Amino acid sequence: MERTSQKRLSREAGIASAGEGASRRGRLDLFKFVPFRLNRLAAEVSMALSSEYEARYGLDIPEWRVLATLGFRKEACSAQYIAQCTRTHKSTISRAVTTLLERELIERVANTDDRREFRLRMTRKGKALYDELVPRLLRREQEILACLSAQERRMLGQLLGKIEQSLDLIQTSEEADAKDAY
Amino acid sequence: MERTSQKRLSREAGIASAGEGASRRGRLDLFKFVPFRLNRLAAEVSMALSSEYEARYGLDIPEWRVLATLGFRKEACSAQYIAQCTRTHKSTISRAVTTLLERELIERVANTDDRREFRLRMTRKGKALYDELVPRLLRREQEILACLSAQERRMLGQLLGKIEQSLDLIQTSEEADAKDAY
DNA sequence: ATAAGATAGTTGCAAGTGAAACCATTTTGC
DNA sequence: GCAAAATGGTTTCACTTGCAACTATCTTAT
Repeated sequence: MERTSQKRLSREAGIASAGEGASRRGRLDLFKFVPFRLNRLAAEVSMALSSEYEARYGLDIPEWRVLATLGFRKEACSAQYIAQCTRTHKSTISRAVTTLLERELIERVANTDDRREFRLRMTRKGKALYDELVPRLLRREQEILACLSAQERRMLGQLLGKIEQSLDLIQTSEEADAKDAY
Repeated sequence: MERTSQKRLSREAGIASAGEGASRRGRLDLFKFVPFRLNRLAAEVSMALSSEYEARYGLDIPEWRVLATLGFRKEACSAQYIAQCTRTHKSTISRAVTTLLERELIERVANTDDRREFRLRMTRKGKALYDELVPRLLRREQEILACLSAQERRMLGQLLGKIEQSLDLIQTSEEADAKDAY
């Protein structure tokens, strides 16, 4: 680890005293630029979590997302559904599903109504892994957010929610219903 | 576009009423799980921005990061510095630098003090591109954050800052100095 | 009833990325 | 002063991923 330039680095980095915007006289301060900060933060947080599901359980992110979706919903659901819901490309989900099937963590049930589609659900083995993994991940999340007060955590959630909503990342049931109705 | 499952999807998604945590009776709600939300949000925001630097200027993210770093700092700096500062792998930076050199958007100056290292700086052409690009990106950022009040934007920045700091993503000058001193 | 279009899911291909090996140079330790 | 370790930067390799093409099935329109 070399310190010299690391030191220089942080000279203007400091703690991004956000709110005042990322620009000053036509220059752009990456450290105050929200898209960059989100990217970096997401990458770092992912890294911090991957030691749980990756190193310990041999799952990668797409595989974890499949399990997370199946674990949260009670009924079996389709690959397509998982892809939309996690906003992950369907080919990525397809590969994750293949791996999980091979490891017998999930299983497929043919859908007689529509033979293109398969319903997926966790096997007993998969559920066991899920039950073991979830508390660990939640603990990690709490560790990461430990620097925030309960109030601040709530605030963060709300702010993220607003941005998600404005980016249409999450559809409220009303919106979905509306679109469905017409 | 299939609506049926999309509709189901949002039933429990709703707007993550954060703060109450992502868990309920041993299940984990991805939509309330901060690591997942950050990932998804970062991906989406990146996508929204890429139309600017990618489609319009043929830059990818690493290349943009190099320019952003060079543009913000007044003096020429090394590839290593850029890598640390943007937390991007050095091989990725190396490739981005190669491309930018070919496009003559940046140039290298040999460092006589240490002949392993090269100082990088923008060419006139690079600076011109930068000056054109930055306002566009800032505008996009504002569009994305338009759903937040000034107060909320400030808050978001502070919250991100706290998490960054706790993850050691940003070193304050004091920390850097301290580590340097010993 | 049938052809045209949509949809679920899989797979081949190309591009991007991180890890590790590598080269050249500089620093460290004895 | 010299061998060993460290550092800046490049390159190779393996892997992941997104896109697009493809198959099979279902829906729609005429």
